[in-house]
Amino acid sequence: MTVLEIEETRLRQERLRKLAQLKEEGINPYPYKFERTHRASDLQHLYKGLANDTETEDVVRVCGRVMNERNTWMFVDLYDESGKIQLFCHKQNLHEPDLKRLRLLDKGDFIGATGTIRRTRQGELSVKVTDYEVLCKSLQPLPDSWDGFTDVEARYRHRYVDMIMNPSVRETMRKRAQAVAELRRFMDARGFLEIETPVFQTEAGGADARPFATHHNALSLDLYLRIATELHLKRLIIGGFERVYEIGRIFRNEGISTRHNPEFTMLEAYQAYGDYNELMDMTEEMVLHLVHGVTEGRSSLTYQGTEINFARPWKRIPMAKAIQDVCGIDVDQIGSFEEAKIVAQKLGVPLKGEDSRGAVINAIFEEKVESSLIQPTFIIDYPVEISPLTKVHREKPGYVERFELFVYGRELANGYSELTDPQDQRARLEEQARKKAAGNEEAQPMDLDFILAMEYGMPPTMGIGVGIDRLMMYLTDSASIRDVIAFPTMKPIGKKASEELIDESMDNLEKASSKLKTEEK
RNA sequence: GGGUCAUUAGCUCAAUGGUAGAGCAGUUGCCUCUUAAGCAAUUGGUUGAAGGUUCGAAUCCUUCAUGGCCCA
Repeated sequence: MTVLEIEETRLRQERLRKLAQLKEEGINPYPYKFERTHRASDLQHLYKGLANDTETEDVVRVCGRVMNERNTWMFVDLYDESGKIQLFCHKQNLHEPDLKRLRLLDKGDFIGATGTIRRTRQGELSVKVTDYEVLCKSLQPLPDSWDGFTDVEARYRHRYVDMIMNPSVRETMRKRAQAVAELRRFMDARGFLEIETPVFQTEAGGADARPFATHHNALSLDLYLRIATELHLKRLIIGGFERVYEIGRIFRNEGISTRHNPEFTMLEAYQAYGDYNELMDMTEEMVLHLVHGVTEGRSSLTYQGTEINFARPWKRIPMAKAIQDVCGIDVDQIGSFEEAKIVAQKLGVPLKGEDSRGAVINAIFEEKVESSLIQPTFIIDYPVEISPLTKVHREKPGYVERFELFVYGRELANGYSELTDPQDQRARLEEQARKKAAGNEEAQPMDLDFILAMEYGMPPTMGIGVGIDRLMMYLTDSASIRDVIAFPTMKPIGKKASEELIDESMDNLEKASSKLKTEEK
């Protein structure tokens, strides 16, 4: 159903009728505030020891959303963020108009109630209501609470309903917020400074990905949304900060899957005077710290039924060795791009536009090895061709000092001994620009100001990017990245574009107002 | 991008070419009692959209839309 169709439903009309009735009785169904004395969980905790079928003189004021009602509003399940408290609305305790007015309430309404504390004969802690007020009249029926709200599409489209009906959704978002806060504390405690860098960029660099395009009207300027924060955070290192990071939204113009959302959150961190070996240590500490946070101090957690152990240290395997272990092939014997393609073909690895020897070797790795890396594993030392911002390996020619962290067969983080030689950097980006010109849409653009910045001098630096959404998937045992994003990207429904829907809505308004004018005459 | 499955009442689901149904929700009445849960009666549908086949389509065919899952 479109938004406009939903507005027409019978159940909504019924609620509108009740709303009008409330107004007629002089009640404001959308008042300004309510002074509460306790949250639901406060009361549950406070009166834990109160025996069944006993009551106190304590007067409390509670408020929240009505989620259920029994025996024609005699018993009401009221939920606030902390949990549930039952309201007991007995006719002996309510004034006649208030009693009657209970019938104007619906599940989903917000109400505030005043009364005394009683634990019922059946053992349910309740507020024996003497007085209540409507805090918000809800116009939409909530899904059936027994069968639940399970349609996946509807849940993502109307996430607010999902949150109302499925407490686990709120729990996941709460865990995410706490873990991100904890991550910031971790970084801050190590002397990192969080500095926000631009989302709008004239060239989107720092990663192999296609950007979103937008336009600045006043400047008459085409802009891209960032695909990484790397090039600006490095400028901060050049500028004299020794430890910087940013946890920010990244935009990549690619497909949607259980592991990809077009906008997602990434931590990037850069530390001067460190290399990728030190960075792996820090990464282990960081992730383990967050795992401890969600497991009450344990080092392992269960993800989708698989036990994953984050206890340090994690395996560190060179990419070439990882491929040799699985395929029995020594990629160091591959001398050229052409040879690499033949090896890939023999192994049955499908190629999709790989344009260098290193890219093909990486494709072999991704196809043959990646999915087997369930326990946290660093794959180290990547081909130079696919790592244009990384220092060449101090011992192994053709490789760079780079690692990727894999967990449950998926890439979780990417770390480097960052390239600091401006002439090498210029040559590498020129090579990228050639690939871009040859049609590789994910190749990185030349950023002359970045080269210029590097010519002023950049200390040895280690740098990492961590996919925060993917990390949260592990920490909350979520199967889809959409489960850890409050409002995941969705295609609009139906043939009608949103502009047409707005037009239609305006038409209806005009019809309604002209009808009103006619009636006035 | 490809494969595959799905889309029926507010929600969760039936109905295998022959009158579109159930439970819950809603409404009305009675009831002052409870933990899915009082009793009784009752309303509610352009079967995702558009075509086609057929005497007859929720059901078969085509196209489209949106989504799930798998693959890329």
